[in-house]
Amino acid sequence: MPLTFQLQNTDPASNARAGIVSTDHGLIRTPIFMPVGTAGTVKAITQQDLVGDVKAEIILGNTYHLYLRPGTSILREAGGLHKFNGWHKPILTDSGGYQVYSLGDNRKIKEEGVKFQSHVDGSYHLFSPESVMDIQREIGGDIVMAFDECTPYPCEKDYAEKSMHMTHRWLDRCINRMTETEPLYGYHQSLFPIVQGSVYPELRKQSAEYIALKGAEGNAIGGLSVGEPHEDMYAMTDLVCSILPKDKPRYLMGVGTPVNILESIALGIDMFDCVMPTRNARNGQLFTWNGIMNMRNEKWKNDFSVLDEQGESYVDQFYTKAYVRHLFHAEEILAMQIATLHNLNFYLRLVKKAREKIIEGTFATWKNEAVKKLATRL
RNA sequence: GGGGAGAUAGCCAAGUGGCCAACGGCAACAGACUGUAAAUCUGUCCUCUUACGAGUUCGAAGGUUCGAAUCCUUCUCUCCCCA
Repeated sequence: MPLTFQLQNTDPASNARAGIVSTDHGLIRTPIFMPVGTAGTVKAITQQDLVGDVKAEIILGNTYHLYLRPGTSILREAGGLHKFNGWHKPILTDSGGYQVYSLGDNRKIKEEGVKFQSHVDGSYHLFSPESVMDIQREIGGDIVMAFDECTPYPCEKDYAEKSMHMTHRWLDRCINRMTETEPLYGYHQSLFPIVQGSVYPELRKQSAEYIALKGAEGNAIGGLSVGEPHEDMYAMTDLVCSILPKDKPRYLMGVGTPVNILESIALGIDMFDCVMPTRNARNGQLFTWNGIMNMRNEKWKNDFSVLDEQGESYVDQFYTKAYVRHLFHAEEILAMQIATLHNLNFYLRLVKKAREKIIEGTFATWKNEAVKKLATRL
């Protein structure tokens, strides 16, 4: 069944919306945060905790990484990523467009596609819009992303414009390939196109209009949160949201901090993903309603209060700050497991609360209060 | 009792006349992290100072020298081998 989006309510004082995305692997209540599971795993936690404690509704996988390891033949043999990793709710796969950006030294971009040098064994691989769609068929994500170039920041306007047009041409090739091919595992796969255009309003407008015309089941905004000032990120998001169709989910790729997420929800974003809660957790940083804690800091050394008084994860009430600090200093694996569980649980509670407030119609005022504390350094 | 080696900043450790406030590593302290080449990376780390810079260091005391962690003398301590 094609993906559907049911809009439930729009906040009266902002552009925030609450809705329900429906896929063949179940419902996603928006706004939603999607934990990143690049290599087929959300690092440091089990699928059981992802379902039971975090209550994630959809996770990501990555085309480039999964293609290199374990490789598509294994994924096909397994019957797709859901069966391979035991995650039976929706999966979204990123196309490798971000690796075009992040693996800057190991790739060459041409009209045909991108030649990557594998970070695993040094071998060369050409990723084209067509091959990336084929790989995503083999991975079997419910939502598959168009192959794009995520431009860096700063980025010359001239380059951003050329890149944007190439991303648009690549999008058409992605759409054609998806049209020509069938899902391999018996359920529908939705292609989301990606708006580019760096921090240039004219380009963003042009790109959003181009993407909007495609009538995709959902639309994404890429090329942000790559180092540009927050006001640019919000301005571009706001502009693009005003152009993208209202009756389709909008996905802001790679964002972000708790504050970024609430502010972007206010602009009309429905879906988010970011490595921040998982990566920063492994590096000792915990996000809470009262602010941010670096668990390695000396101040927690003999603080035997629970990890997060307001936290809803089982780790929040079970472990103490002093103990978690000890685990980080001792480089114990449990430290990363606890921190990841905490952060993902917090991110999911954050968007859940936002959703409740949107449905109540009180999102904007609540958000303005919440944002004051979220970035505090504890 | 005899012979040998050594004492360097919180720890380990390099340095053996000027380029030394002293390589490295660890620990400690702080920071970064936004579609994951990340259980990673960066900074600080004798004292005072935001910094410039100043002051005091290389077991202790004395000496040689324009100049000493580095050379000499004595002392203290540690380790190893033989009896």
